[in-house]
Amino acid sequence: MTASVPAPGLTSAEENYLKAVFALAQPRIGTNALADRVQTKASSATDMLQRLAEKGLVDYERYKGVALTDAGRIAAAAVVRRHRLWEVFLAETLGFGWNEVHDLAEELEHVQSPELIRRLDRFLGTPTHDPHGDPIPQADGSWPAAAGILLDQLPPGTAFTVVGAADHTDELLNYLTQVGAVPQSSWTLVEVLPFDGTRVLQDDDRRLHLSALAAKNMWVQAHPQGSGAGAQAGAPTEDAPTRRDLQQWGDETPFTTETH
Amino acid sequence: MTASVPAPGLTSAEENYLKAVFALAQPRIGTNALADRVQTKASSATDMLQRLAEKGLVDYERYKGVALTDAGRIAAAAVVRRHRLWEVFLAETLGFGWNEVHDLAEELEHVQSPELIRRLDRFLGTPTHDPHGDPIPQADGSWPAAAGILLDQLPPGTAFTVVGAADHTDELLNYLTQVGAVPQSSWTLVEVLPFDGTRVLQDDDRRLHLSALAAKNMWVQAHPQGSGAGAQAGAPTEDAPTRRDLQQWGDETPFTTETH
DNA sequence: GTTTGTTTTTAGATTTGTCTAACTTTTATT
DNA sequence: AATAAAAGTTAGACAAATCTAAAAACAAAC
Repeated sequence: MTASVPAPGLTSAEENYLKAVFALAQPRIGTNALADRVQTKASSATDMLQRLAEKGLVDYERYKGVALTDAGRIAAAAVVRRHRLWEVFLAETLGFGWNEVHDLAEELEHVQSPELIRRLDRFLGTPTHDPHGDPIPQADGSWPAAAGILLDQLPPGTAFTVVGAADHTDELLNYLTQVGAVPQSSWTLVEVLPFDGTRVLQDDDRRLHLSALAAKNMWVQAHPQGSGAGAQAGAPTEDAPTRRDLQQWGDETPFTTETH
Repeated sequence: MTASVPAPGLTSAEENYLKAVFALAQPRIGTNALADRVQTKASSATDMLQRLAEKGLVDYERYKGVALTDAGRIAAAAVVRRHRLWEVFLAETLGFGWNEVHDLAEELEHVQSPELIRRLDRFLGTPTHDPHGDPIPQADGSWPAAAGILLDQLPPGTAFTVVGAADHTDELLNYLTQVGAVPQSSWTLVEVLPFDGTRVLQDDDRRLHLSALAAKNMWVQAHPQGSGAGAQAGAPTEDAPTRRDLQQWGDETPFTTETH
């Protein structure tokens, strides 16, 4: 029987390990993979896992890897919630780019105060997804569905809004930022080149070629108007759905495993 | 010759000690007083002082107490700046009371990112004082003058706005919050009772008695209109000066030494 | 089913920040 | 000035989190 205590005082390090286990365990994760994720050595991970096991947050067995307990899953989700709310704050309130928010949120997430998070959430309008399109665990413990579909799966001729990226590496985010394919920006998928699957996008005044790999890692939200008829150079889409209004695509899209 | 390096990586503990020395040293402070302030024991303070001395941030001499070096003063001011900006954020943006912001800011202030502070400052409108009326060191290193004068020194019949408190204890802040004498609230000083110096304040619809001691610890900003003629139950002072607009009282007011 | 190789764990050391207990220096008192 | 009290320092220990190096367990190949 696992103690269902919500784990009162977790250190920053403990929270980081917990988050990493949460992100990678499906259902179990090895010591080395975990150590890699939190940027330490396997020996350090072993130590920490034993401590987390004593606190009832992970189910750890020597040489067999670890999984989260129910209590651990709850604690980890709380950390992810704090992290992603701060990311929204940094991007929307302070104007940081989606490629800049992660590291800062990594520090802010460890500030301990449920009331602070409650108020931050309310101030931000109870967002459901962070700037990368990842779902934000809600105060009641529920998880919003995916923010959209992958550009990959969008039929040509469709207008859409960028709502996130499935890959969080600097390489992709910096690239997309540079070419202007950032969250909230609207485009039309003009065509998919048969040769290598390159996506040709059209903005008001710009045309953009994206590789199939990039397209496979971009969360987009198709615009509601009737399927076909791709408007080549449409007017500014003032009435485009904002990132936070829409989240009804869940089923056919893979659930994000990245847990920054 | 002191190394003028801006001290790259300071730990949270180091920053806290530095802030404490900054707050209390005039010009020197003893080990015990410092230990009290940072909630540790004298032996811990001694250890830390020796480390800060090695980094060139304090001028420490065995058995003689410590003072800040120039480099230490700069580093401490940066911490105070971060702390007070976060306090403004917590109060103005998230709606926390002035009696709740200190402890949270204490955690947030250690997040390391000059860019974050730059953007936060801009978002808040480059405030000059925190919710307690304490001056916020500016990006250029300058210190705004005091936010107002002490209620103590206000002539009877004057209308004013509360802009802070010189004493930051929970006892005073909670009391003032309970009776509604909070930052931004406007009152008229009706009279000073000759017996014990009690201040009688008048709001739109409330009359309030404050002790001489409380009055001595409240920063207020007199309203501009001609000196005498105290309006007993004036209309809501929509055009009252906001806390952040005014800071031209400097000379005759004691400089705040509290450095939360 | 040994042997090789990878993964994981243990053992021992290090750093930061703290503590208690004992000792030293300074200050104040008579 | 001698002595008592206060203030400050050192020594030794501890907890958290990490590391390196060496040993143990597991997996897989021949």
